[in-house]
Formats: sequence, C-alpha cells, structure tokens
Amino acid sequence: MKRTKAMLLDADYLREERSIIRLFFKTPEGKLILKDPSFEPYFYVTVNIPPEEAAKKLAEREFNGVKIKRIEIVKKKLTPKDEPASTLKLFFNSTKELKDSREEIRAQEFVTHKREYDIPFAKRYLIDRDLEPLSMYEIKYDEEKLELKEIKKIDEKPFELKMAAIDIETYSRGRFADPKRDPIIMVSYVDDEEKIVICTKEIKEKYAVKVSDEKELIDYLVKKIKEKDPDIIITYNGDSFDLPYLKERAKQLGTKFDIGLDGSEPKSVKKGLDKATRIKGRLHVDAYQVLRMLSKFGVINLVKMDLESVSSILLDEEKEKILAEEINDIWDSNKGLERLADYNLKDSEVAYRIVQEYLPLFIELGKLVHYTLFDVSRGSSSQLVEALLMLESFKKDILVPNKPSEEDVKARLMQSYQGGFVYEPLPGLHENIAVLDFTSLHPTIIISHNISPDTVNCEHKECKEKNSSPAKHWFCTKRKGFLPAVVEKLFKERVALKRKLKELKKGTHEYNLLYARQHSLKIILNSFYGTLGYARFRWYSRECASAVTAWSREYVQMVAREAEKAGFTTIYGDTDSAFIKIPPNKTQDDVKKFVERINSILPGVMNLELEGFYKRGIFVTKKTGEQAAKKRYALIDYNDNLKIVGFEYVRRDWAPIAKETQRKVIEAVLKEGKPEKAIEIVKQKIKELREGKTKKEELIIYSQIKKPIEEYESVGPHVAAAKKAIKRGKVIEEGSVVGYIITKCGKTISDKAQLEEYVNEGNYDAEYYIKNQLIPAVIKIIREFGYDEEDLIEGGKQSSLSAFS
DNA sequence: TAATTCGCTAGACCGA
DNA sequence: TCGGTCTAGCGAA
Repeated sequence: MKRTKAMLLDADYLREERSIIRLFFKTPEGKLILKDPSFEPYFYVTVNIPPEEAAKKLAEREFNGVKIKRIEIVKKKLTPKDEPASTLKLFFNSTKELKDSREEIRAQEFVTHKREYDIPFAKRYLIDRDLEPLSMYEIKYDEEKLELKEIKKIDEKPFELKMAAIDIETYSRGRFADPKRDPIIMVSYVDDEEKIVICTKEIKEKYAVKVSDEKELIDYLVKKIKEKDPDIIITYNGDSFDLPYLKERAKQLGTKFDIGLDGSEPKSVKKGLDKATRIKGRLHVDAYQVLRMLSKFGVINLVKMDLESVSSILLDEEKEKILAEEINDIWDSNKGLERLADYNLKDSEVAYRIVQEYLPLFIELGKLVHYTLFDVSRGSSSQLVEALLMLESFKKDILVPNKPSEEDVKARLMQSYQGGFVYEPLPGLHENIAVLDFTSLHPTIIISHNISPDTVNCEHKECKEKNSSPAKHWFCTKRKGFLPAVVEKLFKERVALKRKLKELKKGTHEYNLLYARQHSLKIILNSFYGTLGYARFRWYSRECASAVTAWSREYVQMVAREAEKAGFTTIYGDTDSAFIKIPPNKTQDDVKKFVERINSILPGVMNLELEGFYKRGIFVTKKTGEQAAKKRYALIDYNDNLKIVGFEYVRRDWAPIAKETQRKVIEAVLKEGKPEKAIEIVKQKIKELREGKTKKEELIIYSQIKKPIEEYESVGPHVAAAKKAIKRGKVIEEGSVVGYIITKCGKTISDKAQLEEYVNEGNYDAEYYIKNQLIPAVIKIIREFGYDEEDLIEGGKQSSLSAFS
C-alpha cells in the first residue's frame, strides 16, 4: 500500500466485461493511473409494492438477458418536497448491461419511476465521490494492482500544469485536406520550454527539426509528447481537424499516434454537429472551442474566429495568414518554407496563449461542477447548470429529474412566454443622465421569491396571497426551494469573493484565482434563468421562467414610475435598468438617495445599483416613422468615455467605413456638441468613396453562414458570395463567418457580392456603400439635429437625376 | 446534442 | 417597378 499527494487530472472508465473507473493523477513522482473497481454502474427505481418484495422480484430474473448484479434499498426523495422514501438502487457489472436492461426493468408493473439511468459513468463517479478535477488529494493505493483505496481532499496549492500546443499543416491541391490521401507536411510543438517545427524539408530556422519522411514526422511528435509529458494538449480546432488527421495519417503510414497517457490514440466523440477529440489522461483543450464558449457566455466578443483575428484582438499581435493554396505553392516551389514554418509555429503559440489566458476560469468552473477540463471547456450553459444541480441533488438525497422525451420537448417548444420589459425611449439628445440597474436581476428574483419547480403553486393559501407573480403563479414561502437554495449559496459565495477581491492587489496569484472563481460563479448564476425555459432541461419549468420575467417587468417598471414620482424623467430602460434624467433642480446625490429608498423597499437580496452618471446621451427614432428605437443608444460620461449600444457600430454585419463614420459622428455630437462637424466627416467619407479611394478592408461586411448553403430560401449577399466561392473550390462549412464586398459587377446586391479574398482593391460599388451603408448608419443620428439626407450628399439630387436622364 | 425573449434592419421575394 | 411580406442575422439584456 502506498500513500502520496496527487492532483486529479482526468477520469474515464474501461469498457470491458466490467466497467471499471480509471483515474489519472499527477503526483510528485510522476503520472499515475489507478483503477477503482469498487464503483459500479447503477440507477434507481421507485416501486409501488413493498421494496423488499420488489427487490426480490427483480433479483429473480433477467431483463433483456441481463441479471441485476446487486440491489440496495436506499432512502431518496423523489422530488425536493417529498419525504425520503425507500428506493431501489440497482447495480450492474457494466454500463452496457445497465443500458440493455433499463427499459425492460422500467416496464415492470410494480416499477413507478426509473431515475438517473443516463448519467455518464465517469461523471457519476466524480459526483458520488465528491471529486473535483485539478484539486489536490491524498491518496492511498495498491501498488501492485494499481487500485485506488482511499482518497481525501487536501487544501494545498495544486501542482503546476504542463501545457503543450500542437498544430499541423497539410498539402492538398484543389480540395479540402483528406487524411486518407493528403500528407502532413509540417507540425509545430510549443511548450513552456521549447518551440519547434518538424518538417521533412530543410528549413533554415533554429527551431526547425528535419525528419526523413512523414512517418518519422509523426513518430518524432509522439516521442516529443511522451518525453515532455504535458498534462494539457492545446490545439486550435484539434477536435475536428488536427488530432483526427494525425491519427488517420499515422494509420495510413503504419504507425501510431499513441499520445494518451495509457498509450491509446485520441478518440473522437460526437458532440452535436461536430466532434470532440479526447486524449486519455492528457486534457485536450481546443482553443477554438474555448473561444466559442466564451463568446456564448459573453466573456469575449469576436467578429471572426480565425487565428489571425483572434491573435490581433485578444493578444494584440498581428499574425500573417497563409491561404491553403499558398501553402501548396510554397511546398511545391520550396520558396518561403521559413515563412510557412513561422506561420505554423505562430498558430501553436497563439492557441497556447489563449488557453493560458482563460485556463484559471475553466479550472474553477470545472471544480464548481466537478467536470474535467476536457468536458468543462466544451460544456454548454445547460450542461454546466445540470451538472451543478446533479451534485446538489446527490448531496441532498434527491433523485434527479429525467430528461424530457422528444414529445415533451416538442410540446415545450410550442409554448413560449413573455420576456423582459423594454421602455420606449424618449428620442433625442439628453443631458445629465443617471443609469440605474439591478445587480444580478434574475438570480436575485429567483432567490427572493423562492422560484423553483418544487415550490410553484404550493397548497398554501397564504403563499398564494403573499408570493404570487404577476404571471399568476405563486411560490411557497414555507419551505426553501431546491433551485433558490443553490442559487443563493452561489450568489452569497460570489458576494464574499468580490468583497475579498477588493482587499487584494490586482495581478497577484491570489487575486487571479479568486477573480476566476467569482467569474465562474457569475457564468453559472447567469445561466439559471435561461435554462429554466430551455426545453431539454431536466429542471425545465415554464412557470418558473415566466415568473422570473414577470417579476422583472414589475420591478423595472416600479423603478421607472417611482423615479418619475421623485421628480426625475425616465427616458429609457431595458429588462433590468432605468435611465433617468436629472433635472436642473436635482443633484447626483438625489439620485443616490433615490436608489437607497428603492433598495429599502426591495425584497430579499434584490438590489438596485447606480451604474453611472452620463453627461449626455442620444436616443434615435426608428428607420421609418417617428417611433423611438429600442436597444440602440449612445452615452458619454464625464470622462468623455463613449458607450455605444446596439448601433451599427457594434455590429459585424456592417462595413467598417460605415461603423467608423458612425462612431465619429456620435463622438462629434456627444463630446463636442457639434453636429456641423459630423456633417463634414460624413461628406468627406462620401467623397472618398466616390473617388474610389476607400481601402478594401474598410468595405468588408461579415456575416455567418448559419445553415447548409443549399437550405437557404432567401439568398442574401453573404450566401450569394459564399456560393460563388464554393464554385471556385473553396470549402465553406456551416457556421463559418464570411467576409464579403459589394463590387461593381452585377445587377442585384447579391450579384455584386464577392468574398473579400477574391476582390481587388478599388473594385467596389461606391453608391451601395454610400446609400446602403454610410447614410443609414448616420442619418438617424444627424436627423435628431434637424439635418437631412440632402445635407450629406452635395449635389446628391443632381447625381440621382443624371442617372435617369 | 442547443440557456431565454425582445427588437431592429437589410434585402430577397412575390404579386400587382 | 413598386410596395408589402418574409427570411435572416445580429445584438441587448
């Protein structure tokens, strides 16, 4: 028996006759793989006959050829409001046997429910054993059998994680690279100590390593990984490209890409439309997936997700792009191999740095929901919330609700509910504005009104009277709900962390750690409300979701009303905010007092916050009509910082020339109060466009291809441009963002649209960019100052007249 | 295997 | 050719 300190890296299970949990550890003596045969697959059933009798009946026979290995009678709550009741816990040799027999077991007459029959085995283990990946443990294990005997969490600083990034280049003429035929010509490997590029050709760079052929190239990489033994392998799109490619090439060449800690090759598993590729014992983090996830959570905002844009925006480092065809040319001509190698190396470096940047966040998120880094870096909001609620359910001996059937999902999708309230703005220029908003509105409503699937419409008359939402559902006030209990715990933890952060020095190790922790809490907290209305969610409850928004509407409207009563003018508000104008006879202090007064009447942990004061702000009318446009406005604070919301300036599907000009116009108007200056700026830009002087990069419009290209009913410019590019042989996958330019050639806008890469400098439709981009972007703003379209176009009328004559 | 609703706008599409 | 309607995308919260 041996004892050691160990950090838990990864968990999976062996799919043999018996399913056996396997844990991957990092210890002071190196890596360690241990089995835990003491844990068996199981699920629960409730029965309507005496449990002993049911157990006996179930033990007697086989179900779809499977004999239940063992049955325990345990006390579990069917739902949070139930009392614990005898429940059968059925154990199996393997997950396969569990799956094979669960339907037939459920079909028994005396079985009333089956529960928790579809929880992935390794995840199940981490829940039941209360294990957090990447935390430190003291373990006791059998050295000979390599079996885990004891594991205890210890409060120690985790070991440093060794990371390595890899990236490949392939040679493929005229088609998307096919690993069955097209070779890998270069591979880069980057870790904290070295950076190399492995290639079969001579490259005159210090970091280059020459190998004799492609097989050796793969073998060299494998050897390097085994020798450096990284805990984390980083790629950019390695889930669907690099890793499966390397594996297939290895197969073609009669070697193995066996970089798993247990000597296995990477394995791809389906994940929605694409796949995730897993390396056993080494945590594969795909930086592309990381960025996608962070975009969804609103942590980052990227227009395009190719490594060049990412590098420039996130790392502030420009990086050259080499197109696929050019790679082929370089390879054939042997000219520019150094450039290609540099490009290859940079790809790995950028991926490495992205992951390095966000690793603390993902580690904390993983610890919070007991997911491995592999899973947490690919998880969705609903998965993370579910994982957390499963943990809580286990701790409280509550059975987890089942996933809904497809019919249920369909029925749920049919029913929508009303969302947040958006105040119709007072259009025009306003001065002296205060913005108030609710801190974590949805989570605090859930907590304060005890909103939970298990508290809705309880039997108490009193609750109905005291705690009914404007949407007419009420929530129990006598027993704390399952969901609010969890949300409150996380919320309070975050408040405490934020308080502590204020005392710490920014940039220190402790600060970064706590910051990542509070950030992970924020992400989860913000996900609860949305998941309540998500049709596939185990804890779905439209009543709860609609109660949250109903109360949100009530509170936000209450603030707007009270502000008016207090002598302010409410000019706008959206979901959780109120924009109020401070009249000359009132001060900023009055606003603060107002906020305090509101807080004194708000229930529970709900809190209205003063977001800030603004010198000026502009709200505009909609494109047509007199009505004010919601969700678009611009503010400037007393330090002259601009805040532009909703306008074309923040949208990727507008050309930079329009966006930049709009920003300048807003700035001129808000900062200096000079609409004349704004007019001049626009005129200047129009002139530039007319003269053909505008640079290509200022004209690119980005848009996403959101579905298979042939499924479009209505072919917009971006789809038309993509179709033309596909004809030329370019591969455009579903989900990719394309950049296009409206050129001079063609009749309709779609005809004129071409992918940016095929357009020469100067080839653009000036009139389009003036009439459909520049003017729409600025007209609504300058109209607020009494100017019109004609003030922008010098001789505009004439030019349009001459077009007819 | 996918968190929600609200809102604005462009440009294709279609019938008169 | 015109104008209304619909598809599509993106952003706010």
